[in-house]
Amino acid sequence: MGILERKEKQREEIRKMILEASMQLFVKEGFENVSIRKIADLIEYSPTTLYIYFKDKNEILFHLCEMGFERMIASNLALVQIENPIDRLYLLGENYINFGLENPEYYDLMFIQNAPMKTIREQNVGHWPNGDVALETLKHIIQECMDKKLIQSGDVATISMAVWAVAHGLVSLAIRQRLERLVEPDKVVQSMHESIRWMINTLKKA
Amino acid sequence: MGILERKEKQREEIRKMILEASMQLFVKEGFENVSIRKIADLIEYSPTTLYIYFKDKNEILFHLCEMGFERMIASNLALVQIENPIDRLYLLGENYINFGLENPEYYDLMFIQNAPMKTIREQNVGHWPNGDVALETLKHIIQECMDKKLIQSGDVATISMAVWAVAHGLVSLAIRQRLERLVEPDKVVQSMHESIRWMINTLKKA
DNA sequence: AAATATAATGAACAGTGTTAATAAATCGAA
DNA sequence: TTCGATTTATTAACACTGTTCATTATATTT
Repeated sequence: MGILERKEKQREEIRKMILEASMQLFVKEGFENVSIRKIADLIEYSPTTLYIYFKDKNEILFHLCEMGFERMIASNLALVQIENPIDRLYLLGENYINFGLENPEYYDLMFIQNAPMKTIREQNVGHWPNGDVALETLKHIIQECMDKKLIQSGDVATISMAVWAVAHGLVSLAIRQRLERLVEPDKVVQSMHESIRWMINTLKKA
Repeated sequence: MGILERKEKQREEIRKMILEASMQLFVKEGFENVSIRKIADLIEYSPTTLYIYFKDKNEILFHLCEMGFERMIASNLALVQIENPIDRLYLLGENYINFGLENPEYYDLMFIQNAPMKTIREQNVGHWPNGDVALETLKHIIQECMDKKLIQSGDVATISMAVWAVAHGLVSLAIRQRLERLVEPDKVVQSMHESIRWMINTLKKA
């Protein structure tokens, strides 16, 4: 059986090579410049070889997306040290906005592009490993706030959705240059943080 | 001088032809299927001719985008008949969500894609005709609510931004299939409307 | 060593936006 | 009206894109 194992390991290694090359292109040249041919060039394989290891480009993008979520989850490590769930919620929102503004290409892949979701629907049978983890984090904090009667009670999913919507709305409008038409460019970031804080504030009072 | 006028009219007519063909492709085959060559085929011109009438594809998409805003503005005609600005705000939010869900391709172009904004930055010297009209509508209603002390007072732009962010967050997550991971698919639309109503409610109380 | 399974590739398909060079049509002035 | 200049349209090409098929090379099993 050792031989099959080794083959599987080799296979996994080449998959990793492909993903690392994709990642390199992604961070250095941006989302638009990740192409099958450029990845192949970088690892010195022919473009067709990539199709032995991945079904299509969407699957590669899906994995880049998952790595984006890993980064985001890592940026939230400090959360566990905060005992008050409301304060945790504030920091989560702040981190979310900062992550989006600092990693617009990742954010794009994670929350805007269709490609990764196509792979989830076609292959992963509906499972979204890291994405679901991130959403669980939000729901869990909201639940804890509700349990401790720090915010109004209600359907956890619905309230999580509203909070997420504000954060995502702000970030996605910002990175697509839509917010500048409403607020002076140099005040956009500050206004975004105010908005999200205001949102959580009203959850408390209501 | 009449001769220059006629030429200008002819020029404008071909521009219209191009845009109408683009529109036809756009509504029938979707955003992804609007290509220079397909447009050219439809009007029976060569692809290069389009570059005499438009700088690039972005400029064509920009005009499709503007037409999307016209549709959206048209869907808000009923607003003027509502005297209470808060009720007008409720309807505006409802309309916004319905428009996004019913015209995801337009919505994409208007609020998600980069292409139209590139044209605005490169050519229109920062002016966004219909887009700005739509934003003014929102700001005007918020202002009126504040004047009549129906909602908390504050910076109009900032509060408008927050309201817009919720609405856009909901719609864009929905049309990119992200909301289904948080709320059961058949409850997504209802939850969206609840969220936006809730948002406006809190503006009242606060 | 021969047969089989796996891995890798070259060439090609069918498209994309865009540009430079060239041909056709139209217009203004001599 | 003819000549030269300008505008308009086209052909061909560049440099890409994702993806597939038939073929070759490599490695494993019988």
